[in-house]
Amino acid sequence: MVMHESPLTRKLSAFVWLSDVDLATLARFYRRRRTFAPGHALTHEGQTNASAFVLAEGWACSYKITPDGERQIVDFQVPGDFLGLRSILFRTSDHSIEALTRIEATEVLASDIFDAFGEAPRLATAVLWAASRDEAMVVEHLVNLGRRTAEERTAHLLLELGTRLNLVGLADQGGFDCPLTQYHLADALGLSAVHVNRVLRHLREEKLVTFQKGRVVFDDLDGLKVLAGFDRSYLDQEGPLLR
Amino acid sequence: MVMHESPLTRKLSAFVWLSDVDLATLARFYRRRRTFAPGHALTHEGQTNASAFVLAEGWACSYKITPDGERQIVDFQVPGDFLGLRSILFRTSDHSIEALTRIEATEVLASDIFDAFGEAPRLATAVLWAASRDEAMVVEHLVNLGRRTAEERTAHLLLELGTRLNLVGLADQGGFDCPLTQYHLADALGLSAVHVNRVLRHLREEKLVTFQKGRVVFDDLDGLKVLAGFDRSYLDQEGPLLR
DNA sequence: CGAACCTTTGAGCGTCCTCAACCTGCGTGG
DNA sequence: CCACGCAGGTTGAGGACGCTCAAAGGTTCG
Repeated sequence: MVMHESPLTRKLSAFVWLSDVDLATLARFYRRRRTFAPGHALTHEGQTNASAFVLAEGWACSYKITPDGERQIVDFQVPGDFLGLRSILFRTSDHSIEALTRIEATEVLASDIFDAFGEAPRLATAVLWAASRDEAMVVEHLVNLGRRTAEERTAHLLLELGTRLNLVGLADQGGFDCPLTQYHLADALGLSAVHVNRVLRHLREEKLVTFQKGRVVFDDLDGLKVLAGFDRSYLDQEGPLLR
Repeated sequence: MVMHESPLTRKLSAFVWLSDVDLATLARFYRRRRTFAPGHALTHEGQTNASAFVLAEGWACSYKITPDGERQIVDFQVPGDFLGLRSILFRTSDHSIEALTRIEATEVLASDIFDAFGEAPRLATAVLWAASRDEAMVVEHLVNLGRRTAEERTAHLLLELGTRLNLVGLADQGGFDCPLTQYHLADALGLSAVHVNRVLRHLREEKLVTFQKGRVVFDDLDGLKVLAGFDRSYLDQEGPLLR
């Protein structure tokens, strides 16, 4: 049965094998495909009853602002990722989400999720798995900030993005197109933009990675992995869990 | 109906109002209450088919080790918290969990969770909510490491612990008993133990908090909150969501 | 009473920050 | 078509924050 596959279906069936009933339940959702311009705020901290999305095209990021106005980017989202899954269950969202490029996304209402749980319990497992994987990425970012130097951190982030994009066919061994600015990297890595610039220069001089003009090129992928201490296992989905 | 309430029941009904069917389903689990000694590793990175626990007594922590041997503590767990919920769905656990004190916990098998989803869909919502709240804490820790100074960070962690313990009746405005060493704080805060010591001294001299001999005393709770930029909303559960 | 663990303090240093300036490419409007 | 504004990138200089190394005091427990 190769009917039109939505991003949500693709996302969840990577985790759990879905029956026809599961698929039919899912098919009733994702009718709401929407487009947003770069810079558009899909969700902002404190917003009530935010809905979630599955990103089909483009890049987004989620972030929090501290009381003294500093921004910490929690994660970047690329096609296939959930946007705002975490706050779908909160009365008020604890973070903001912003489109970095023009994006296309299908909306998922909280009620869609609850209804699906009632009708197709496997979907509950799949959604919990998706949430767990998102959390695993945040945890790895925490390790990055807490226990790695600026260079290791930067290398690690670029490797993570490359790996994640590779899983959805948007990157290869050579590199990937990347719409991020050095300010974005700085806010994700807990560094200043000036220092990010110096780190990128050094990584380039060491012939490890080159990030210029919207493209990341892996000059020495293995060397970069060693430098970053990169272990991709936290990103792996390893095929469906439940048969 | 005041039957014997398990930690798991208490945990989940804080999130979602549970029917008798839900409660009965839950009651079939949590038969396995277990005790572990301080230092016992409940889960280690790479372990397969780890089970989860709900902590009833004592303190634990979850952490990851980088390839070059540095430890980053992701979160501390106090009574009422899940242990290892995230990796219950992964074939191999992405983090380690260790008892910091003697602990008591009830085991929750992955199959318990899946079965419960089938029989009582509300439980799926409750578990997803619990996972989301855990993630919200990790996210706040990320902000802490990325965008706060050593003093703000330390203050923020102590305030978070105080607030969480207060929710389960183990802390008041004055402070709480705390089994952590300065090494634990250092590994959670991305600092060296030496620097943690200096920061604690300074916070004590400024008459904001005192952390000595296993007890945290809030000398100036409001002042501390201002310093840390502490906003407890990411911790609030705001009562049951679904009726 | 020794050993292990934790805390405390000092000295010197390196990473990363802030401030500041200048450059580039690009879109807009006169 | 050029002038301008603006966002992003680049580089330098100086300084602060937090690190490492080192040593000594305190507690607890066998």
